[in-house]
Amino acid sequence: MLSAEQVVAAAIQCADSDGVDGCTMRAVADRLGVTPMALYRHVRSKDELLARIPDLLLFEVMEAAVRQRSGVSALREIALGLAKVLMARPWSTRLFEQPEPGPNMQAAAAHCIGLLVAEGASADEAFQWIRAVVAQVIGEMLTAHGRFDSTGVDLLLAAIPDLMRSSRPTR
Amino acid sequence: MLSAEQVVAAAIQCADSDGVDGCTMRAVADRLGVTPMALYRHVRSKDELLARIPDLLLFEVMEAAVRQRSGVSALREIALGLAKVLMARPWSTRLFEQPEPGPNMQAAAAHCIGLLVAEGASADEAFQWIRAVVAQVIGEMLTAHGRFDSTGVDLLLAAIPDLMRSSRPTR
DNA sequence: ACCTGAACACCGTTCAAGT
DNA sequence: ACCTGAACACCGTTCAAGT
Repeated sequence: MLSAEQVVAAAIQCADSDGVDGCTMRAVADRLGVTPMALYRHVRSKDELLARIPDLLLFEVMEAAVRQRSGVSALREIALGLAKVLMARPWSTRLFEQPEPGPNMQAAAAHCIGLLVAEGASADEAFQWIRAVVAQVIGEMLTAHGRFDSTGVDLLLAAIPDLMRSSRPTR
Repeated sequence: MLSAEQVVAAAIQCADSDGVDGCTMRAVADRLGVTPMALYRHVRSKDELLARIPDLLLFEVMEAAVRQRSGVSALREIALGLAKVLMARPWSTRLFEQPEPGPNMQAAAAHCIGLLVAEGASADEAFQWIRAVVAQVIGEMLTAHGRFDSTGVDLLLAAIPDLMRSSRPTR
């Protein structure tokens, strides 16, 4: 008896051993000892299956992020954790293009935004900063083919405290 | 009588009208009034065909970049030009993951690095900054699904002049 | 409800053959 | 040299059928 999460986990294993192109419905089914058609009971299409992978990979990143007590440190944890995930599985980078927004992504973002807002940022600003940092990491990994140069992330993280100060000039 | 560039251009047209998934060897061949096999005379594989698309799309960006006379303005031109290209053809963003480094990309980068070095940066620094800015734009487009928020690019471009000053403290 | 088997309409690519 | 036609080994997915 299969669950959707088992199917996604099997897809991750397939991609780990044969690349994302080797992650076919038939290969995933084989790994589960099941017929390809059985997958369609738990997943609408191959595209949906692939889109569900990112959130599953972010479980530990989310755990680390919600443990932080300041906005910038949560942001840093998200950036470095995501970079670590993408370095461990470079094939997954492209799947973050159209991820199914899942519980892990949402929890990490919500916690980080909450902290930044408590520190004086607007919700819009906080959202933009997360987006910018995540975009930097993904873009960096995508263009660097698996290596990670933290130049861009460092610049962004260094700039944000200043922006925060200037967005609440008096107190 | 076909040329490789014609094949790449036809592939761009296919992707424009049917998305990158509709850009099959058969569809490209049809558009050129030719058999799928004819394409293999000019292109080693479908992957190579797709990898050649980015450089062709960057022709005008390269023209604008080499016209600049300061490193940061060349960098800005690359960032905004690339963003424009990716907004016009969102399907192409993912192809920048493994681009075939072509003449346009190389000319734009070389000009920009030359300017930054003449202004006092090291070649390594200049290279890292270009990479960071390009990564930001691509990551932003990839995660924003076609819209472009310049927050990250603005932060990076604002930070670079300061870095440049500090890397040559005396004169 | 959950899974299977057979089949359909596609792919990218090879290989021998044409001119 | 350049292109074609037929064929191969795959795909994702549908549909009817089993339990």
